[in-house]
Amino acid sequence: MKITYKGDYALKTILNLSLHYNQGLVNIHDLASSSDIPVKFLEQILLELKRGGFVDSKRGTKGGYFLTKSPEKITVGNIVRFIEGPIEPISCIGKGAEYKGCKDFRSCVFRELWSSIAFATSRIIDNVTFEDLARKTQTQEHVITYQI
Amino acid sequence: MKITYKGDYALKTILNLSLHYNQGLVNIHDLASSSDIPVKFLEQILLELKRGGFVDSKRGTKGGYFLTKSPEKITVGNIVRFIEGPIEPISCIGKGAEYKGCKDFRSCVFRELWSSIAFATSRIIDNVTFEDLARKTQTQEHVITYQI
DNA sequence: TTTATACTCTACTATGTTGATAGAGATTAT
DNA sequence: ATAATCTCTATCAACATAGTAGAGTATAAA
Repeated sequence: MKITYKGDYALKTILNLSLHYNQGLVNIHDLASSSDIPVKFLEQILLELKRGGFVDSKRGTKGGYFLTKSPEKITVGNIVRFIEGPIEPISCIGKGAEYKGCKDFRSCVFRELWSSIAFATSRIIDNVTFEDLARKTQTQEHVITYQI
Repeated sequence: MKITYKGDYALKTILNLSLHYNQGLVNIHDLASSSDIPVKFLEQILLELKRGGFVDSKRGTKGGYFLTKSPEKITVGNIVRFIEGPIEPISCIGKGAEYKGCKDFRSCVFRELWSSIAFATSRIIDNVTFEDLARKTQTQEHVITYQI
């Protein structure tokens, strides 16, 4: 698995919206500037996240974006899988497998290894919700405030 | 981390050479055909593995390639890191970090997650040697022989 | 009802990576 | 000598990524 800019931007944006959950809409300019994301690129990402059912939006003046569900119900894994695709390090198993390098994947001794990695990775990203991250962000900001 | 064709070919080739360890040289055509790898592509990979100190070669008639050290001293992690680079899912930390999306990486709540994934992945690939894989390959072939 | 604001959608493009292929050169066993 | 085999550099097509452009649609407020 690899996290691209697109995936990173999506995660940051969902986190940002989590910090404003139940506090009204956030417009794209605020989302973009606070995470340093090109507006027109973020547009596409938000559209995708909307189609994925993670966010919804309202048009017009005072429009903006908002989460469709509570941050505690969205995991990092949900977003990563949706934006980046399956988390396996090489796509050589199952329907839609892209990798064609194995004559007979059943006899591949590496396959088990890639599965282990996929499993371990899943366990990590599927067990962190955006509520966890939001809480952590707020704590960190608090600490920084006191330390400076 | 993502395993490319190049990385997969490198792993298969090292495994192949492990199966012939202490049994003389193996020429590139045998290596290529037994793993279904384009010869000219494998040429470059073997050259790279040679520069990495994993294999050595002998030219001329009856030339070929061979491992420079025992399969038990080479891990999957060694090859993956050498061919694919660092195993982290996103390169945002340390010197040479390619990802420039964070104003201040210290306050990034995702960073810890990526570190966990890198750590878990490392633990898996750094604990499997090519001797393990060679033994497993031989066992599997034995099983298949009896099952068919 | 007009206007400004903000989201929607499709198309396009520059850049880099990947997975090769090509061909000339160097070395060695026979 | 010569055939086999490894060495090295250059080139290339296809694809993915990251971003830009521009026209269209909906809504709040004056």
